Amino acid sequence: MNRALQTLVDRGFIKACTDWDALSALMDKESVTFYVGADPTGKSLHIGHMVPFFAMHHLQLAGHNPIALVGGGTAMIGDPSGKTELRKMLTPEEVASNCASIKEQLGTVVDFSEVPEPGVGKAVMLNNADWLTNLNYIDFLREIGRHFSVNRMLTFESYKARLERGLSFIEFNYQLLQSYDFLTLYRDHGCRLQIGGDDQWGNIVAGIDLIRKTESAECYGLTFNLIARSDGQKMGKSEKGAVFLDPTLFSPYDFYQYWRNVNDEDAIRFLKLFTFLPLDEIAQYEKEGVNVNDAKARLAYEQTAIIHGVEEAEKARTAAQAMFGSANLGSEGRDGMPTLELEKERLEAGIPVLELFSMTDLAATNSDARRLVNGGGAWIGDAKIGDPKSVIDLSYLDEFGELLLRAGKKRYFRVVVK
RNA sequence: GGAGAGGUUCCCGAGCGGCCAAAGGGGGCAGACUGUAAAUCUGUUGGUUACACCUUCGAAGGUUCGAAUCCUUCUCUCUCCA
Repeated sequence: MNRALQTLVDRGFIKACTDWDALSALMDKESVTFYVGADPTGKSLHIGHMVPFFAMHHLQLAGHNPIALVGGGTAMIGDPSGKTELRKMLTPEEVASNCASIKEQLGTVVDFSEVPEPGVGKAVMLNNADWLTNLNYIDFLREIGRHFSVNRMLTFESYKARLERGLSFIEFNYQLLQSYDFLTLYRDHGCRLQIGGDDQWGNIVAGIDLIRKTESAECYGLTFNLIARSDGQKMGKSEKGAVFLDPTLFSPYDFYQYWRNVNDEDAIRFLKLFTFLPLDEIAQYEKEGVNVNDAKARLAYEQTAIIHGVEEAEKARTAAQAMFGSANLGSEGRDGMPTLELEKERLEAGIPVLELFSMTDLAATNSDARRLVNGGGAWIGDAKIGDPKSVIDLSYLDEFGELLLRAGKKRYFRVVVK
């Protein structure tokens, strides 16, 4: 099998391919242009969206040319695949602004530079709004719509599920538009391969069929396993909500912690999928007697470095080591921690604990803080706060002149007095 | 267009005149146990100047001493028929 293809198989990406032999042969022969679609439904991607783009990274390194297609046009519609409800429609302005931030985020794993390194594929980003928004309805039906059989579409799992609950006509069109995307990319950019999540299988196959009918050309599809955590939780969801890539929505420290806390069974699998470490290096962590926690720490570091940069990864790691390791909470460990600044006068006058905690992310409201204190989970430095009426003043400052608030064992917040 | 069913707290889902800030489950948070894991057990889960008060049961009115519960209008969703 083709080397690049084999890499994806070995790292655990692949679920299915429309034609292994033909695709492998094609990739051996030439640089293949391929694409992945991303829907700009939010202002930030979360890690669950990233799987196809990590795969894109590997293929790009092998010399194939990625197209990251932002669905500025299709986002106006909504894909019924995998959804149980009609998703809300976005305004054109929202879509445009989302597209811009998504491009930036994808830059962390895909190299969009004008002149890539020798041997590395050339990547571009396109937006299907460019060809979808001005489509003429009648022309579209005559050229594209006639190739689609409703009977066939209804047999697709993604539509079947929705028929139970109701499926609007607008969503029913999604497959046609995505197929048209593939056709357009084939015509204008010579794109031969579409990759995507397993939920996209139906849409990808439909696109391949359309190209075969209209252009008499053979294109290919490759789908990835939907990555789920071993506890059944959806990837990218955490108690804090979705694990967004945008540091203002999900801090690099929390991001690091998310990976540091994955289940034992997921550690190796995720190292293969979500880092660029060579497989033989990952294999070291699978050996007998190796502490799983080392693998998790490596995973957290590598993943944070990819998304947020080496500097943030270092900070998050140092902070984590300081807090959970044997080392005392040195000042250098605190940089990566979420921080709040507080005027010295306010502390001098004394602040009720509940108010102090609710000012941080540790508690949402005073009531929330009260529950935390009553439950015995509220700490300042080494002192457990057991009385909700406690007032915090200068005497609580530690040797660094700061307050280190803690909720439970894992959630820290640093208060700097100025 | 016609007939019916329904919109309850983060989610699912009970409640159908006062004992309802609203059962139960899920999820979340905290405690115990641990390895910053999983599983398990316990507590907690609208807000506040907290043994009380305030705001919540699709929206707006109304009936009642008293409404998530009854009436009216509006709105949205689903099912069946055309």
